[in-house]
Amino acid sequence: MGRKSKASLRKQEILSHFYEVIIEEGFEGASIAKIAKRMDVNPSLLIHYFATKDGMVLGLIDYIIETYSTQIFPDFSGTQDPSERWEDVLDVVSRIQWSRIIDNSVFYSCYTLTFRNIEIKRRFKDLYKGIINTLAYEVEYASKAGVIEVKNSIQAAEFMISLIEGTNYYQYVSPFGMEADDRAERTKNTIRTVLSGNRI
Amino acid sequence: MGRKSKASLRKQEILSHFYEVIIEEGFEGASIAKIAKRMDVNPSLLIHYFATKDGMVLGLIDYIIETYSTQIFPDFSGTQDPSERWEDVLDVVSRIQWSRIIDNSVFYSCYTLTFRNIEIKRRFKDLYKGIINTLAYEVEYASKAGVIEVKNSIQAAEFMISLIEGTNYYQYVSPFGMEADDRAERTKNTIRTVLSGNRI
Amino acid sequence: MGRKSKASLRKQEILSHFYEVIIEEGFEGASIAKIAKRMDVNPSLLIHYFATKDGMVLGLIDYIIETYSTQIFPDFSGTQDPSERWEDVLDVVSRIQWSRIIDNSVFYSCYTLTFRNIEIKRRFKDLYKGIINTLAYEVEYASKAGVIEVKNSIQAAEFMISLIEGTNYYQYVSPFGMEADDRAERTKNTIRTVLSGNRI
Amino acid sequence: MGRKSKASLRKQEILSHFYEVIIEEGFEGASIAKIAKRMDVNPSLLIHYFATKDGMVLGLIDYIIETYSTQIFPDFSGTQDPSERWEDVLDVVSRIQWSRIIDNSVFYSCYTLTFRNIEIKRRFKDLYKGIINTLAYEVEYASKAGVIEVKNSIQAAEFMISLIEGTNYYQYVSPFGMEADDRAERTKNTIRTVLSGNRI
DNA sequence: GATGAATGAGTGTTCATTCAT
DNA sequence: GATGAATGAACACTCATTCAT
Repeated sequence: MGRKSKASLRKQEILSHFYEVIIEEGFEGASIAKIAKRMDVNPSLLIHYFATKDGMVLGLIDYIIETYSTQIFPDFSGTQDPSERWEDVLDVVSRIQWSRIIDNSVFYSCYTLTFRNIEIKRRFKDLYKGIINTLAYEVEYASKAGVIEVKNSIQAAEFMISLIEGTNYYQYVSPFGMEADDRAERTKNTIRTVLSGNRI
Repeated sequence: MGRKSKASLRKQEILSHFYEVIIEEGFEGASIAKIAKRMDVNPSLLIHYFATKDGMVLGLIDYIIETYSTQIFPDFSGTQDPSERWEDVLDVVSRIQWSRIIDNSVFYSCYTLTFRNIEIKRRFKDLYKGIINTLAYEVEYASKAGVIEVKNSIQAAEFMISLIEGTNYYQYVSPFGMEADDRAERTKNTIRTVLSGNRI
Repeated sequence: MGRKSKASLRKQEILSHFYEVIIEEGFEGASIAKIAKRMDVNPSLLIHYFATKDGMVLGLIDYIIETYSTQIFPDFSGTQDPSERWEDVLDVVSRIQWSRIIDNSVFYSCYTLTFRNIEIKRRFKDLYKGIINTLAYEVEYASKAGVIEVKNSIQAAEFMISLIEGTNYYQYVSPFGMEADDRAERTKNTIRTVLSGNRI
Repeated sequence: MGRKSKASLRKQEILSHFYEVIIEEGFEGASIAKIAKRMDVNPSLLIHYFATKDGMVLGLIDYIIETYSTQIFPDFSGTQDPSERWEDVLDVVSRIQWSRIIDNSVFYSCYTLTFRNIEIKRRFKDLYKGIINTLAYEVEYASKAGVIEVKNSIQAAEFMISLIEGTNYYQYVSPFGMEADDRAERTKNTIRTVLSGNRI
């Protein structure tokens, strides 16, 4: 009895349109009306699924974080040789900035919400917890095999994340135009330096 | 020179109230009406001085960047001993995150505008150009005195900025609570490591 | 007779929830969605049973008037002594205000609809026709027995209703706080005075 | 400096249009948009003057109560002869119902708000306090001159108000059509009866 | 220099209702 | 009998802005 629920599909559809509108019009420019128009649907339908706009924003954050955390890292366990595997990690990590699955303007807009919404902050923390854990695991793996020399894998992971996010942040406002590949190479070298000689 | 015009003072007053409202209500929440209310002044007065809200935003960016760039670095030239002087630089730099003169939520909101407004992007680039130059100068100074070993001072400065901005970014979403002093110490050590042995 | 249909039960259930919502949120605040939420049921179900909201309102009026007219008077015929019986009538009548079975805010909201909906007005007239008849009958009964002296029983009944409804109306906006019992006693005395000496 | 304030005129204008719309469309039907349309003015202008709709409603209540309380009674002090003066009072009082300056549907709608808004309730109480005082004064005046015989003038005034309001209430739902003059005559007689022989 | 009147587009949200399932 | 999808009009209210004074 009742009609077949297409809630989760519709929600997903709404969220991805929300995401697109943010890219085109900015976060504050993304109104329910505009999203609905783009979907060729009545605005109240969005309310029907998310009750409030805040709910929609939270849904978007979840969507983004889900996407981000599932796609950021490939499966490194396929590579057996520890040295090769560590190089894979470095490659992926140093290229996060321009392979970012989520549009940077959207991502930073969401990050900004962190300061005013503890629920969103919590979700971001969860995201980075996962990232740190994955990274720390790979550090330990490489360290045990003697590829790198690291005392504290968590601390090493935090250093990596900070450097990468900082590089990403900086590249958009850097006065020096630069090839993405070159910047990635630099980042890799810096990481290699720091994670050698048991410095961390 | 000469004394500031009344108009310029009024503008300054408006901008600082704008700034406060952003802190309390977020960037999107900072409407002309709210700022005017807080100033106990008529909304049209703000328009009178800035013509449009976009103009006001641009004014705010200038205000923020001006504040930021003039207050971020003290005058290092007072310290003669190169080693001491470099330590001063490291101290200041590693503590940027929590000594940030501009509220972080406001700063990141402005940074986000960078993606949609090339004028704002240009100003951010100018800001970082100045920062990079100052830093590169200090790197060179310390390098010449043998305190550190660096080949490319610009590249070194960019590394420092990236790490610091990244650390600042990360600390708000880090799953691990941590003393600001400890984090600063870590950052300093990492910089020392990287800027030794002519690695950069 | 026979057992009530399920539909009729459901309707009753909806109406009583409607009634409750009006008490809590006011007449204008009582939307289909809120009623449905309170019933933990889908809004379209209410439409399914009443077709339109106007229909629901009409149903509520019927429900209220039905309740009101069946419960307002007990069966006076049990008391044989005319003097006692008249006292019973006076007791009941003078206490209508605070024994009102229907919440006063709801009742007055419905009364107000009278001005804009002739169908609702008709039902109110029917309600008062019944009340007047009952009262006139009792007046006549008491009058014949010499307990009171009245020429026109209908007119007497109308006077009673007017005084009682007016007292009820007034008590909510009276600047003088007053015991309900005292007000009832006053009302009774006034009625006794007026319905003596063949004045009406 | 600044523009000439026409706030009080505009507010009055808005209120009287509000009043008209209520008469035509009912209280719940009187939306800001409809009032604005009738005034041929932008809806936000109404908000400009009253900030919220609640504020507008409160303004309307004040307007109605002000109108009501200043126009309900003429100046009786012109008539010297106590007997004539008392007759004047009775005439006015018994005709309140159909000389009501304020439309009854609007008045009852406002009365209904009394149950959900204590501020409005307070204003109604103030209104009736004034009415009671005026009436009690006249009762005392007539009583001292021997025109009527009354012990408690306040109680007498409350009786009069209750009867009149009740008669007004009842006439709209009475099953018996009746000439307004006849009903007024009845009311007068009833009051005369009750306020004689020191019964109250 | 500053105010207040006024606008018009836009906000998120609620409303009663329809219809397919 | 009941649900959930979907609509479209309406709601109160906020927005940046213009203009007369």
